[in-house]
Amino acid sequence: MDALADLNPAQKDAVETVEGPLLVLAGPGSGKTRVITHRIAYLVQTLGVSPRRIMAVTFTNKAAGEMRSRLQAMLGPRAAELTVGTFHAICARILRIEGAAIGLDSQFAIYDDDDQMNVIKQAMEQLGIDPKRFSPRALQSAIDAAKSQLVRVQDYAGRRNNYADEIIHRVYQRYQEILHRSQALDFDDLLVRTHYLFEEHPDILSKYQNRYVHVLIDEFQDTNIAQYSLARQMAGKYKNICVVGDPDQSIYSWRHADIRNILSFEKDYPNAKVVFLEQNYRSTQTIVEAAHHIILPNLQRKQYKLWTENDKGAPIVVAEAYNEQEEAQLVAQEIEKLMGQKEARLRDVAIMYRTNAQSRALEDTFIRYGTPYKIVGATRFYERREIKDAIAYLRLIYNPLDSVSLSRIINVPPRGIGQRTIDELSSMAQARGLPLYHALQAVADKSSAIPVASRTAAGLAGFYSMMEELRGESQKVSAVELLDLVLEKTGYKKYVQQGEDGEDRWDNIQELRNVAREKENLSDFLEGVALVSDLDNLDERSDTATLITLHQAKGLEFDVVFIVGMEEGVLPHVRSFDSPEQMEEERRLCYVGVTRARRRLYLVRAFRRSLGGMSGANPPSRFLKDIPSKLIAGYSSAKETAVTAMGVTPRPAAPLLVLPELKPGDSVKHGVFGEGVVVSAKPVKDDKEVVVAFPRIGVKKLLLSYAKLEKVR
DNA sequence: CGAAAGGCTCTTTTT
DNA sequence: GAGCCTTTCG
Repeated sequence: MDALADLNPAQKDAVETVEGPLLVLAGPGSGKTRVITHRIAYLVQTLGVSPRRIMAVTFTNKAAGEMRSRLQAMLGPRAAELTVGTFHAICARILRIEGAAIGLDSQFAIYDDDDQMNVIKQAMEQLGIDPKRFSPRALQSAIDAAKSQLVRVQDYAGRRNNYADEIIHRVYQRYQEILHRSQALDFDDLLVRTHYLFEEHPDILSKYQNRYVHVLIDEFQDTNIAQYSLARQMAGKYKNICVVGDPDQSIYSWRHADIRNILSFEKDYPNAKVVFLEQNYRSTQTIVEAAHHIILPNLQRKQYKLWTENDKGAPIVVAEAYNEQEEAQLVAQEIEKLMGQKEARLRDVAIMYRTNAQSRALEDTFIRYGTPYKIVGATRFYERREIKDAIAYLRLIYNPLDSVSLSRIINVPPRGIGQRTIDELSSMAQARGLPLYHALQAVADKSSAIPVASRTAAGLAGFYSMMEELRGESQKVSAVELLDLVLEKTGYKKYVQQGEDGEDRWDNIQELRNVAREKENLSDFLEGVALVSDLDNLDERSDTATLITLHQAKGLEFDVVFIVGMEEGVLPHVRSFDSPEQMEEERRLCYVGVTRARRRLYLVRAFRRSLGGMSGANPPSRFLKDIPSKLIAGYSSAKETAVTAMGVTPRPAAPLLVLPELKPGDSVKHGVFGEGVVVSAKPVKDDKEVVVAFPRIGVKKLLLSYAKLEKVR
């Protein structure tokens, strides 16, 4: 194949500029992925660069997988020699190999957010810091912020300005001690430790610098300072570093991504070439233009304008629903209509929202409408209790020093080892500077006693010998076999199956088994599950609609996109109201969502919405006002027309609500349950509670102001 | 020790 | 509204 075929001049420029630093500013749908893959193909095929000498860093594992398979198609089996992955995955690999130089066990555990929070709470408890005065979350964020800027505990000492800093420093210090004793690294440690490994061991660094002649970084606008530093280290010798990004799509500042990296790049590499990709091939002209007007008010941006030669396409539909249930119905009905008209396949439809909590109403409604859907995130698979428990057993077997995993499962299923016993054990461990597991061992060996009942001591000994036995087995069997063994021997299988939602939870474990089956050994399996996200498992082949957060939607595209919750307080989120910077990020988030759409875009809002326990009315999102009305269908004249245009029965606003007079025996029609007969109706406050019998569905108690009831003569 | 019930807080986005 | 923590009871 010809790596330069079918590229526009700007894309071609980005592909051919292989020497020296290059910054590619790529708008949405401008063929960014094409540029990256073709650039690699050009290096390998045309210039004869060995794939071993190319590193490409992506934002997610999913993006890495896709890049790899695209390159496989272009280069064949040689693509396997490329280094493609996220910063985290690449660093983990390096640390497994080189960690010894910095006193790191090659079997280190990787702690996720949840584990991290456990350690922070533990550290706070040990230090006698009241979690009500200092929120563990805030401390976690402060520690993450420090790490993402490569600030270690010892570096933090000099930064203390006030009491809060003092607390952060103390927790940070204890936190690292606990991690160290557990031979565990958190996500940010993967980056920080690799950076300092390179800094302190130039011989190791030059090994990698010599190898990687070409370094590519995708989604550069969402990298943090630690990641950028790593990229610079890797590319330190040849300086053939190509970063690709779009400042307008920077939406991860809360994870300490630093948009200033783009400015730093131009400063650090004054001879860097800059290429703009501004032609959009993805969306209709209407969508591109709307996106442009949404992002325009941002002051902190590089001036470049997206344009397209595509058709004008359908107008954008802005619609208002009464509440989130109706919003969901509106979406479901419109999807039905589109399917009926063969406008799109279900897999080409996505519904996007600001917060995961919003998916609930959509899910409920889709189930009732029988609309097949898949949901990304929400209750994430790897955050489910049973999954975390099962993995904790395996992690403990792999690395017995992993105290977070040990504490997690020492009494799951219950084996008479209560909180008091665990506290006793961990204070003994703490006092002697021992890992928790060694304290357990000491008690089990009777070489040391802790003040607990003999029955409890026996429980500890039993648990210890069971774990030792499993550890012995782990050398001989595969990952799946070990998982099965664990589930059986520890009694976890029985425990799950007999517990609440036993069947569902057991199914989840079977799902985990499938993952384990594909892995060679325990180490591979654990590495895999530590760094995966739900998005990585998004199956695009099944013909179902996709429910997804705006953040996760970055990098994806769909024919039809619904963005729901277009309200002040939701998008933009309330938490951004007092910060202009955060408000700009909300705007970018909206921009990302809008530019995911190829052909049709729906912006939907609800007049009322319950957030948490409270229900309230929100004004329309300010972003809606920024879209020129000529791009919108039936909005400017009257709000209700848009709803009607979509074939959904409009509903008057709440204060004007006219409740139908209903009495027992009346026939009514419900938007979801269909036709039914009123059994009883009684007034409640300003409302009416109606009991309706629906054939096949059953008897439902409904509040007249909420239920969508129509009187059928 | 463990299960169940009640009270509290917060509630954005995720490698 | 839900998850997390604490309290209470068996």
